[in-house]
Amino acid sequence: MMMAKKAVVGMSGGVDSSVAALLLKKQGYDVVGVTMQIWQEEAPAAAGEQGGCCGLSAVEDARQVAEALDIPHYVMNFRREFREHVMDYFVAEYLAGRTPNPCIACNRYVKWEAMLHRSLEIGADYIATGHYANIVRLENGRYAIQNAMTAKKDQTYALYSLTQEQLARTLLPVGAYAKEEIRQMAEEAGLPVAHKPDSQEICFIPDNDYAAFIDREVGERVPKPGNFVTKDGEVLGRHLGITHYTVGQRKGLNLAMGRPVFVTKIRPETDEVVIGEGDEVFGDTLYCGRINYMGMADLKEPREVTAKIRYNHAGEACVIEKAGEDKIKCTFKKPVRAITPGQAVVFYEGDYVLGGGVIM
RNA sequence: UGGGCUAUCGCCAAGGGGUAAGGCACAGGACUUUGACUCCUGCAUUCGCUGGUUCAAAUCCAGCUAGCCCAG
Repeated sequence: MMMAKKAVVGMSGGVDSSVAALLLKKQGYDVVGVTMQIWQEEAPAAAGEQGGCCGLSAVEDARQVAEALDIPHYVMNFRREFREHVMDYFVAEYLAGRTPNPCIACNRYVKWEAMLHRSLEIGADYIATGHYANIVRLENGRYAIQNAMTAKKDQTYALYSLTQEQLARTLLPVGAYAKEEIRQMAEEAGLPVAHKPDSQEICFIPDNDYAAFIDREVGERVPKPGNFVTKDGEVLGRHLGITHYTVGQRKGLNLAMGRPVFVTKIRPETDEVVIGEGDEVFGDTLYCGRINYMGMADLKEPREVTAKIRYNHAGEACVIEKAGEDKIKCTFKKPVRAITPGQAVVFYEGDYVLGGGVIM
């Protein structure tokens, strides 16, 4: 008789990861629930009704679900990893004039790297999460994240940076279902979190004022106010400091130009924020670095793919080609809006991820 | 301080006797496991001030105040 495979499920206390645990148990895995302790203060405050992938109520909700499913539940402390790879990275990127995606960093370094290592230490064969995506084995032998076709929520973009080793040990049980079905399963199983709202915003910045968060983090080193300028150098006004802005932004500029204007570029060296017209925020070329190859092992020849330049981007046809050791040039068929340094660009072929990188 | 012009929402700006357009900005909401974008809603009982004419004035008249241009 075979020993059941052991799967550690990252339980956030939300519906998705709760049902993930439920499904794995039904499939015969030896399921262990784990909730990551990441940014919260010691006392799980009462303000947790927000829900979320890492909300304040995470531990308690997850514990209740684990109890309902009759599976063991542990808390793993990843504060150090989260601090370093998510919060510090987030702040450093903004200070450098870029716009980070903390969820991607969290997935890569905390949810997978840290949680997988520690799960393996306690004898797990797999880790699992509640992401809406599938993992496929391609003909070339490589693992790739595949869009969950039946799901309204596709989360492949946020998972592009997972390595082959991580993918080989990952299970994404909810990827085979639609969100509505997941909620229904939670309901039928009597899970207390069946109607918990979806998470949103940045989990470690509950008030959503990320600029104020950066101010608190860096204190004196906070970027000073500077000038809004046109691409020709004309000064249009003063801004609050480069950390308050991102490429493509319109609101909050306090610039009454008579027509909508947008941020087209951020210059950390001079603390300038460049302002342009609506059409100036479109571009057809980008370079990216920090490449992760997923569905493709490398990029020898130029290749026609679909690229997404942000979460919720429909994707645009483009040609990618190597432009250096860790550098890919991406040329779009049609201009895309707001190519933003610091954001991830993810390459797709069909419905699976070939790889991706960080926009330079 | 001689002559001319202009004063309408935070910015720009319609309206020229019949009871305050619009754009931008701003605020709130929707959307969203990142930042953005987008969408929806709201936003001058009042037209530099004071009087006058009129059933009725931001709109006509007078004076005042402020700013701009030309002359000196």
